[in-house]
Amino acid sequence: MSEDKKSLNFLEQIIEEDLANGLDKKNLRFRFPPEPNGYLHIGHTKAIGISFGLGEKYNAPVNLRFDDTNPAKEEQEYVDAIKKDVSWLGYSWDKELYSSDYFQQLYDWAILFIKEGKAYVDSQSSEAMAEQKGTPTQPGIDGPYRNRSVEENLELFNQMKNGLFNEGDHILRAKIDMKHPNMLMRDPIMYRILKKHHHRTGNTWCIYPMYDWTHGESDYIEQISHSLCSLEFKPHRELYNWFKNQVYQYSKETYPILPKQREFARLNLSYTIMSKRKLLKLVEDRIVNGWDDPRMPTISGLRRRGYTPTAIRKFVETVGVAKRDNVIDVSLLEFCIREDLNKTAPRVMAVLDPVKLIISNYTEGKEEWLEAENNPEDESAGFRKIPFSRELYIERDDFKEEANSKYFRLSLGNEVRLKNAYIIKAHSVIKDDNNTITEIHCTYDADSLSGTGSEASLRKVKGTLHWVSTKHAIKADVREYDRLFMDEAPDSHQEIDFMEFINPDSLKLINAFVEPSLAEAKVGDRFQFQRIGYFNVDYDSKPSHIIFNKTVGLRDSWTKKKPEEQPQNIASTPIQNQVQRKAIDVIQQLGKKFTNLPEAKQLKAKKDIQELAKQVSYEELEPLFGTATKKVGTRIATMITLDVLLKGGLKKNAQIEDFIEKALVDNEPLLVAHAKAISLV
RNA sequence: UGGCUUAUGGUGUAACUGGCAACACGUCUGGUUUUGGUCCAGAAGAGUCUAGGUUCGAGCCCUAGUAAGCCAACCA
Repeated sequence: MSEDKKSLNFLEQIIEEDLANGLDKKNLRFRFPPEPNGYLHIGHTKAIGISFGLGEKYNAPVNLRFDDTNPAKEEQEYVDAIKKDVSWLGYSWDKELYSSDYFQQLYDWAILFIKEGKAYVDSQSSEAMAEQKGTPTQPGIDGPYRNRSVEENLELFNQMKNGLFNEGDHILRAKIDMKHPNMLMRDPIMYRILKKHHHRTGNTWCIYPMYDWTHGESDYIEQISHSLCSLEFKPHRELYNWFKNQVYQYSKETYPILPKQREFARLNLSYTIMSKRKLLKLVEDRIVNGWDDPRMPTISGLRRRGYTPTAIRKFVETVGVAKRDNVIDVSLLEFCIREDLNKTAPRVMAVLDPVKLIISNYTEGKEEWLEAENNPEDESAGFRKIPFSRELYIERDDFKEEANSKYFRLSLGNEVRLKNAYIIKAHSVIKDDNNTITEIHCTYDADSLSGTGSEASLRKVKGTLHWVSTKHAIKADVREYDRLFMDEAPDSHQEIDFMEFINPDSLKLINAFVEPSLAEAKVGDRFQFQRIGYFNVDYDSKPSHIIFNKTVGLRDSWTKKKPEEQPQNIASTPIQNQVQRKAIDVIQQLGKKFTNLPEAKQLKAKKDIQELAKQVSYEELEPLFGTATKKVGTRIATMITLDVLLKGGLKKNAQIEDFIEKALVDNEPLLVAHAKAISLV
C-alpha cells in the first residue's frame, strides 16, 4: 500500500488525469500491437512492460493484437514466437486479435469515406505521387485524379477489391490537404492492391489497408482507451485523430470510446542494435545462428542465454519511461540478471582453463566425497557431495610462480584454500618445452578440511580457489559470448554501416571440466560456476555432451585492477575512447569548482588547466565565452585557457576582447585579476 | 527554407501546485566473507543546454537562441 509513494511516469499521470476528469476506470483498456514480421527484442519488452504493466496496475485488460496488414512480410512463425515470448515474460493478454479481423469493417467505412468525398482513387505511378507530395520543407500539390466523381471512385474501388487491376495500378487515398505541414496529412494512402496470400485471410482480399488507416481504427474497434507507442509515431497522431474522428461519426453508438495515442521514447541498449530489419540481416548473413542466438538482443536470444523473465522485467521497470532519446548501458541489464541469479542459481565448480594440480602428500588412489553448500543465499538449497582426490584441475589464471601481496591466489611457497576442501601450499612446477606450466605440485594440510571446525580448518588464508578432481570431472562445452558490436551505438553513424562494427570474437568455444553432479543438468538449468559467472544448459546439449551458455560473468573487482595484464582485446577499445574525455571538458569541470577551492588547490587547478589548454583549439574555446555570468569559475578557467592560447600565438578578435572586457568589470576579484593579467598580453 | 519533439552527475529516471536537486546502475574507499561474488558502511561525481525575463525564491513559468531526434515507403 505504500508503493503509491513512488512517482508516476508521464503516461501514468495522463491516465490519472483522465480518470480524475471522469473516465470510468472500467473503460481502461490497453493493447500491445506487434507486426508479425520478426522476433521480439529487448526494446519491445519496454513497450510490453508499459502496456501490460499499466494493465496490471489498473486491473485493466490488455489485448495482444497482431498488426498484420502486409501479407508480403508477415508469417505465422512470427506470430507463434511473439506469443511465446510475451507469455514467457509472464504477461497474459485479454484477447488475441488480428488487424485482419477488421478488414471488412475497415472496407465498409472506406466506402462511406468515398461517398462523402473524403477518399478517392488515385491512378498515378508512385513516383508521380511522391513528386506531388512535396518534401518536409515544401508543400505538395493536388494530383489530377483528386476530384474524381463519387460514382467513379466507388466503381474503381470496387474493381480494385474484385481483383480487376494489377498491383500498383490504383490506390485509395484519404482526401485531406496536399499542402498540410505534416506530410502524413497530404492525402495519405488507405488501400493498395496486393495480390498476395495472407497468413490469416488467405486469398479473400487483394486490397490491403495501410498502417495509419488500420491501426487507429483497430484501437477504436477494440475500444482501447490509451494507445501507447514509441516516439517516431508522434507525427502520425494527427492522422490517427483525423481518421478516428471520421469513423466516430459513423459508429459512435457501437463504439463510444475514442482512443488516445501517446508516445514514449523507445529503449536503446549500448553495444547493440534494435532494428528488426538489421537483426534480420544478422540472421540472414549468418553472423549469428538464428533469431535466438544468445548474442542477439531478442527475447528468445536472452532466454537462451539464460536470462530470466524476472530480470528482464526488473530491467524494464528500472529504466523508466520518458520522452527523450536514451542509450541504456548494458551494465544495468547485467546487474538485473546477476541480482536474480545470485538468489536462485545453485553454485557448482567448473574449470574453464585447466592446469593440473598434484597434491604430493595425498594418498594415491584415495578419494573423498566432501560436502558443499548449494547456495549460501538460500538455506533451503541444501548440500551436495563433491569428489576430491590427489589430482585436480584448477584455473591456469589462479596460479603464478611469483606474485606480489595483492595477489590472493596460489603462488610458490604460499597457501590458499581449495573451496570446500583443504588448505594447500605450492612447492614446484613442471613445464613443457614452450615454458608452459603443465603441473603444479603442492602439499595439503590434512587437518584443514572445511567444516570440521578444527583449529587448522579455521585458519585464515588469503584466497580460495575452485577446482575439480581430474578423475571425476566431466567434460563440457562452454560457449562464452562477448558483445556483438564494438561500437556503443553501432547504428547511429550516418557514414559507417553498422555491419562494420561487428565484433569478430563475440563467440568463444571452451572445453571445460565440470564437477560430476552436473551430469544430471537439464536443458535450461541455471548455475553459478563459482568465482566465474552464471551459466545455463543450452538446448543443443545432450546427456552425453553437455553444453553451457555463459549468461554473464560475476562482478569482478580484480581483473580491472591490473591493467598491465589486461589483454588488448578489441572490445575494450571503445570503452577506453569513451573514458578519455576532451581537454576542454575537463577544463570546464575544473572551472566549476574553482572559486570554492582553497588557495593551494586553486594553484594546482590552474596549472592543470594551463596544461590541458595546450590541447584545446580556439574553436572549442569560443563557445565558453558565452558562459553565464554567475558561473565565475568557468569564466576563470576559460580566461586561463585563453591566456595560454594567446601566448601560443592566437590573435585577439572582437569576441575575445568582449569576453575580457566583461570580466574586467565583474564583482569577483579573482576573475578580474585573471582578466587584467591577460589584457596585457 | 518547414513542422513536431526533447534537453537534469558517466548512464537512466525523479523532484507534487515554483521552496535544501533525489533514486538506481556505474566508479572509488573501508568492513564482513571458505566465491576478489553476495552483504554492510561510506565517498566522489550536477551549478539542471545558453542568454534574458517574471518572482522574496525558477530544474519547473515566459521570451529568444543552441544542440539532438523524428517527418518526403503502395512498411509498421
